[in-house]
Amino acid sequence: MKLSKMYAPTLKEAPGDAEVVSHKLLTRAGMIRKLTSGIYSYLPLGLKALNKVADIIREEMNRAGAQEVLMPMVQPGDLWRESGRWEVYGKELLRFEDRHGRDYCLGPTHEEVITDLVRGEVKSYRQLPLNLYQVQTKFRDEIRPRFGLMRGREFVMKDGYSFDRDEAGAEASYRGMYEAYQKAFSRLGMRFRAVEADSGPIGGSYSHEFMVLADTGEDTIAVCQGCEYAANLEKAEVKLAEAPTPASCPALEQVSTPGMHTVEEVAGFLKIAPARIVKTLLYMADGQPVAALVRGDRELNEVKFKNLLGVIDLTLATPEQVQAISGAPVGFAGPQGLKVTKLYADNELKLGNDWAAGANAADAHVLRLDLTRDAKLTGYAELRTITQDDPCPRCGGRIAFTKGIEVGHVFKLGLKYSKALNAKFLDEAGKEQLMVMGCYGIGVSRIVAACIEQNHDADGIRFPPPVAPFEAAVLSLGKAGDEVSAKAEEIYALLGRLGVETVLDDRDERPGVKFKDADLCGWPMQLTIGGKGLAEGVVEAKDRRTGEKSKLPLDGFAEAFAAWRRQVRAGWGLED
RNA sequence: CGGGAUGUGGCUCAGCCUGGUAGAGCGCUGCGUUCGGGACGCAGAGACCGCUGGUUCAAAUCCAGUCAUCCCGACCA
Repeated sequence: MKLSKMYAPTLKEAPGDAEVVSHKLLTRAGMIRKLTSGIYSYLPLGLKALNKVADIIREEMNRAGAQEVLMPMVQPGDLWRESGRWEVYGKELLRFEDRHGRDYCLGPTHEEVITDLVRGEVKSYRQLPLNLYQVQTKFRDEIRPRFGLMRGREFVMKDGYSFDRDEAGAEASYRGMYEAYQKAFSRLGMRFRAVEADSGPIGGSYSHEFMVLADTGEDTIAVCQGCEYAANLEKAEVKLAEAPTPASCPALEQVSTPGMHTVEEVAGFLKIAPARIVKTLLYMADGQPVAALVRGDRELNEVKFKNLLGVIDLTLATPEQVQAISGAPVGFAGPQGLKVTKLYADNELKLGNDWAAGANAADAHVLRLDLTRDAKLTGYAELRTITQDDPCPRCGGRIAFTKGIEVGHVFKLGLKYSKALNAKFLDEAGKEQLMVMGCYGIGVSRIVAACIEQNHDADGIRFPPPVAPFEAAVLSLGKAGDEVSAKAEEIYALLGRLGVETVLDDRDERPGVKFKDADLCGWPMQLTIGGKGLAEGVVEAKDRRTGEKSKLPLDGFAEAFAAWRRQVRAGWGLED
């Protein structure tokens, strides 16, 4: 492709509303333009990068035995009512009516549609297993879209679904997808990590997220330094320390703590460690008041709590609700005599006694709290979030936190949708069985952004060769019609014959502009054709990743280029 | 939904406080000189100053409303 004919308007300055580096660079490089909040157009170069990512994913999906389909973006509300998600999904589901007043929504995901598609046709165990996927535009009306392509409302996703006759089959499908994902992300040249993740109250036994490691990631992952364990913070298990059962303590004692709301304030006022305080968190779980207790220096893990309760909606109680539940303003709740339907304490609280806590009265706390004696616990459970001081739950080694961008998620759905939508088949015995489902997503457009978050410098993008819109760029420093530009055309044509996707910068621009744009757009291999080099009988080659420059002889150029290309790709950890 | 900020040629922004001819840089067009890391000169084109209403002799500027965009939060008692 010749740059002179390409619609790829580059910008010297990033638009004022772009914050993150991938958004700025994609815009500056003329790859995307924002239409409105969280919604972007892809220009030729951006679309090319997007398609490269999608094609690699397709190849790995097909190789793993999945088949590509394409489902509608507009979905009928009735189907969502059937699965029960019309009521549950919330405002992220963009709903509207057609001219007849019938309900529709823009698909944020396709479990309903795929299950509907399969249930009508698959009636026998002979037709299973089945694995279908699509690459399609999703719409989720995000509460706050941000970070350009990283969290858009409209985005391109690869979503796949497997149908198996039993749990063992589902397990095999899951593993197949897990491996396909590993391959795809490796081939894309990204640094990533598969981590254990929360599958939600509805999911099956477990799930994994694929995280691209980058400081700008929205997720935090806990990674063991000693073993293979890695998990999303919201999922990471906490290893309980060994300790003798604590002795009981003297009776409760109320103390005045005027205006002391937070753990820090109370700890400071009473001159005790925050770890000696029991923090009482009041929530509304599907409309019912519940409470969770964690140590004052710990964080409640809402995801764990929600899963434990098995509810759909869990929100922190409002000040009014806090007053009603505890009989005191916010900041003075304690576990004694709360008006809640469930009262859970974090496992760690088993290890101590003689706690301080709110007194359920304004401006007062209690001392000498014994949870077994003074509170009616529903039970103990793991409720807190892991910290970097906790040991690895597997091997006891050191845990470190890293930031990651979630680009893929595989999880077992089990029977949830097959049950709700009645997707059944007959087994060998002629007995009706529910299909066991799995679901597998990859954020295709997010990968493009994540890739840039991970690979950039002050000059612009450093695309891994498999993601780059063009693997190589030929920068012609000549003028139209002269010897230099003729040579550039020649090299460009040669690279085409070698099967290297190449862009030729034949624009009537000064060299500086071409160098700057080449770096900005992130062409992994840059070949400069200029008078200087030609006089020496060489083409100057630059590896965008390292910035390293080398000279490839015009004599035997094809071989020299091939060797250099292998070297560049090896630097990215890529084979072939 | 709460808090904060911003809307002025295609882009980045100044002007607004203190009302009176709409500015700069980049980009764009033409001509000339340049030509290996975002060149220079000259001449140009391009603006319902987000929208609606109000105050005023007069509004980009003051007031009210509204829309849009961005940031923080929407959880730790």
